[in-house]
Amino acid sequence: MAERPELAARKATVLHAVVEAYVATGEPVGSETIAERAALGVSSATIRNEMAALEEQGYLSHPHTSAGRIPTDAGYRHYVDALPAPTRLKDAQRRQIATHFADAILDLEEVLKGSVHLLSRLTQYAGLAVPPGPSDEHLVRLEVIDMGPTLLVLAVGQHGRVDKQIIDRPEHIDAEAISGAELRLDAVRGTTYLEAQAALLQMAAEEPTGAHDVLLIAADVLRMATQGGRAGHVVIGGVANLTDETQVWRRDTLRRLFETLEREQEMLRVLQEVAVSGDVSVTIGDEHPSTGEWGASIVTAPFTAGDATVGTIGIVGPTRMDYLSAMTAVRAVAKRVSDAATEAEQ
Amino acid sequence: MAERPELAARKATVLHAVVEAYVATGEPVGSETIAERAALGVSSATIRNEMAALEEQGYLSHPHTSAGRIPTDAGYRHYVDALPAPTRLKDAQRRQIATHFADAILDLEEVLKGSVHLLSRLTQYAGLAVPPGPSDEHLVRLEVIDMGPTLLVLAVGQHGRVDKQIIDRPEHIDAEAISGAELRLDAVRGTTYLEAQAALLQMAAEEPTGAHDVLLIAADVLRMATQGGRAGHVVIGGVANLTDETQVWRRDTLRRLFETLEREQEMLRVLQEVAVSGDVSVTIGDEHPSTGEWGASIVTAPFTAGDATVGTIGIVGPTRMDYLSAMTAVRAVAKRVSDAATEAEQ
DNA sequence: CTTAGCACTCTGCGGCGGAGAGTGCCAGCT
DNA sequence: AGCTGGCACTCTCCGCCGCAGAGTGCTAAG
Repeated sequence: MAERPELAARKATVLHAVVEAYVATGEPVGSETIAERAALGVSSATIRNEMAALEEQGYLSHPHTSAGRIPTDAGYRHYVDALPAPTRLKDAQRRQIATHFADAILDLEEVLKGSVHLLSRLTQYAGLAVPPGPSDEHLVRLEVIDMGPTLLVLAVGQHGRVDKQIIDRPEHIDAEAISGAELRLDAVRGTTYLEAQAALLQMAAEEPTGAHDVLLIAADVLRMATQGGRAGHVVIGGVANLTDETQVWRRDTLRRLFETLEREQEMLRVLQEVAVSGDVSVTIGDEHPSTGEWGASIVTAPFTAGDATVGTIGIVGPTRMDYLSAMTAVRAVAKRVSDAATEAEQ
Repeated sequence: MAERPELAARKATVLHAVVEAYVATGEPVGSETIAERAALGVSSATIRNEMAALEEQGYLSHPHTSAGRIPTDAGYRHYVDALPAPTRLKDAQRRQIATHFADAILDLEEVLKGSVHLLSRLTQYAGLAVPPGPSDEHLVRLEVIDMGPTLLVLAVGQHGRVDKQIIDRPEHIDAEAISGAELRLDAVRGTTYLEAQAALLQMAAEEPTGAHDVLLIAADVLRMATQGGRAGHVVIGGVANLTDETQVWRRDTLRRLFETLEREQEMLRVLQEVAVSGDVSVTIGDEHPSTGEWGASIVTAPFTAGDATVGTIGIVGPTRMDYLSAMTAVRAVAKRVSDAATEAEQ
């Protein structure tokens, strides 16, 4: 009881052996197995005692009296925290990643799509990524295009991000008003989405002609892009892998997972909540309401452009996951994606 | 044997009753059930004879000797072909559709996303749509934007379609060359992607300066947009529904279906192959290699803008599908989408 | 503190038997 | 000729039983 935070060395060894064996086989694991596997030089009876204690402390559980042990979410957590930091990738994986990033693709969105699929192939789970938001991207173009009864507002960011919106053209806005606003729209090039938005509102105030409304419309599109419902989206790939994993998922939890995967805004929120900045982060089952509901775990890593963290990439899989190789793969791919994003930055 | 094409009236009634009962319950259906259900005024023994004949002719099958009958794919086909043409929607559905289309959305892509989800909710299967390709869309904007070490080529179609591509900037193209090409790029506005492509090549030939290469690059982007690997994509929604349908899917076929759903190009091909122009079309199981492999059926309908068919919308579900309501829903939604597309056309 | 030993508990599996559903066929009726 | 009631037959499904096997928890001894 007193040893909650720190686990006696041997207990930890036993716990980790249980996690590894269970992840590998999917079967509850017994004391005998551990006695052989982890060369501790003690008998299975001793292991049994340790296991009972570990169960007492909430790291292991028992499907029924005479079955082996299964790690709890807390057990996985302890295992993950104790994992040696960076591990080498398997050569085959290393090669796959290298090949995948062999020829530079310049559109970050494309890079992420590809990377998400790569991750899903490497890990056999489903890949996820959150692309950079527009908030601190610089505008390279901002236009209002006259399409007859409608207007198309087009904003292009420095990384090739394109936000567009079609709106009904208000009666009083004529071709003249649009071309009148053109200069003003050009003036905000090179500033960020947020700065541009402020600048446009400012200009609109000083400009009481027809161009006034055009500027307001453009500002509104920028606002929608940076915070509105369509602000962010999530790139997802390899969900087919989730239907496999023989028997691991219960049908109903799987369904809930799929439902959420389709709701981008919700998914985005979840990913923001589970990601800690810095290195790879792991969220296991009950540690977050959503992953708890799915019986799943999420492994993510931030990726950077220059020094700034601009997005997140990772995977979702069952709590019974090969965390070590998942973390290694995610870390490696995040690194490569960072390189790509940094390069695109110039 | 001689009556292959035309089925005696009573046989058809029996077949259809079997299909409906099986779709409703998911259980193999026996002669007794049909005798009660379809008020034919004959005994179950007679039904049994008919059923044996229908099995002989390949419309029904038998899980094992003493079980009821299950329709074969051919059985479903006969049922579908005999379906009375347009049926009224349930009021609840009618209302859902009306609400959904209540406020006009001007971006066709958004309309399709929403419609696909609507369809998946209405039918409990997964929704699909193929948006209009660019081939005969008119350009409203074509630009080459200087982004330092890279160039961004941007093509905007009349329906708000945006094609973009980022490429490395060849050494010899300088700011002057780009601004020099600007006029030429503006000249193709209003023509279709294909026409513009031809015009650009033409102009490039007559223009041996630096602008020459810029025009070629722009033409190439249009080519990629109209036929390249990224040409089309498929909008998908409600796949969570496919994990439900208790027990209907076998785990391995479901996996294959999911895998294909992720490969847009393949999905696109399948949809092109199963869709016949005109009204709603239904492809059942073995009628197409892909649906056969999935044990699935696809129901689609084309949607139009003005008089031209511009895209396809529909659903995928298990062969044991409520075809009548699926067809009705798809037809109704396709109609509304056509209205939206036509309106966007002006 | 460790360990050997042992009783105990639970699952998983194969075999068994009966109930139930549904068929196929036959003989008789209209 | 076609329909029907009757009936034997065939399978599946389900619960039951008993057994083998795995694994535990406890105890007593080193």
